[in-house]
Amino acid sequence: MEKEVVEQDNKTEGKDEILVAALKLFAEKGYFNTSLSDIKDQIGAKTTSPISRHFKTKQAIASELYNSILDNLNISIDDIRRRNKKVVDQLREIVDLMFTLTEEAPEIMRFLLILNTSEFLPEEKPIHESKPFQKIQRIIQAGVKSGEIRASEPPVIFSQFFGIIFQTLVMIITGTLNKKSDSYQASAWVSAWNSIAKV
Amino acid sequence: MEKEVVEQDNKTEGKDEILVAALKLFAEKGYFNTSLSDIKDQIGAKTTSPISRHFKTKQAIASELYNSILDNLNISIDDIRRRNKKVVDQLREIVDLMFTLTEEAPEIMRFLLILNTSEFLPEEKPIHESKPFQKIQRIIQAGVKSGEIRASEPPVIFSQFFGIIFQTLVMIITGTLNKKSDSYQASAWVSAWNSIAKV
DNA sequence: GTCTATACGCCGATAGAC
DNA sequence: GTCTATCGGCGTATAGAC
Repeated sequence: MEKEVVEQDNKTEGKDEILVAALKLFAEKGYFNTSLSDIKDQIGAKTTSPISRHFKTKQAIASELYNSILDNLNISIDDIRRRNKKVVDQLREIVDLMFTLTEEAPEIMRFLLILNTSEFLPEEKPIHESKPFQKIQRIIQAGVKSGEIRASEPPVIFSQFFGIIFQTLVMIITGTLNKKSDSYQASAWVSAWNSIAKV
Repeated sequence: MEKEVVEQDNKTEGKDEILVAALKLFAEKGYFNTSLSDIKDQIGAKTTSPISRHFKTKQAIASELYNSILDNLNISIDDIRRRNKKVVDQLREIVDLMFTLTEEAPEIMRFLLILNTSEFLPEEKPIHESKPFQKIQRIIQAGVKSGEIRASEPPVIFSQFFGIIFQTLVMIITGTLNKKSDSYQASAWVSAWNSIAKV
């Protein structure tokens, strides 16, 4: 059946393996503190050639990573909107998704929330202008219109709601809040929602 | 009276001039995208020698900048605590200070809120463990004890209160919220305080 | 105390052999 | 498709002259 138990199950599959390794290192040490040589070590290669085969530049790795993360987020949000009618339920599921990601794939949330992506990806849209976050803005607009959320400029609503959520997640990621992330999700949600809900 | 009107009033004074120039560039482009040569250009020197005279390494510049900013913040917070008895007034003045800084010295707030300082200053304490922010935590504790703030873990309170404030400031700095920062201060304060105030 | 010149290392990137 | 070798470039840091 198996064709030799290789050292590890490191063989994700060429390109993906590189992306996973890079994500891990970028999240740990930052983009600029990570060299192609570090990535090469991480995937257990002897040289950086396998990397150069798939990516022209180091930036291209970060770029593909960034867009891939945002794409997945975008898909998830579409799914959430499809499955939930009320704005309150949509936002609750989005928050749930982010807490889940923070626990199960903290590198992704580190990349999004802690790294300053515009510093090494200057030509990419900043996170707040990306598709998934524009969709969130639209959800908020819908909530204002339907009366679920109190009237105010959507970016202001956004800053209040996601200010609480993101800051909570950042403090979980950095270890300032050191219990399991579930412990904080409920209170963060209540507080965030109450800060924008009508009456 | 004056001893020659020099090109500009660039002559802040050697070391300070370097720090001001570095702060500006770090805030604009990030630490890693700023070379000593950039700083040299900014202060109008021909070589990096004047810089090396005052600082052994580029990191030392960032470090002194970081500690100087936190020291000043720390002093301001001491002053605020001295002048205000009630916790609500102390927090309101701290928020006021941060909005004022965002308007009058956005580089400082960029440095604190947007740059990932631990990426280039790994041996410095992260911001949330710095003296001024520890003092803020103590203010929160006092508020919980006095009954002004609802009972909960201080870091949770912190994440909710400053989550809103910081996110608002970040969106002002990055231009997502594009009116004058005063326009947003009031609503951010109300929302942040309500999210933690008792009843 | 500022400029000249230089040294050093590291990293990113490429071309060519196996 | 991976390894060898190398190239150029940049950024930091230093030593020495004015």
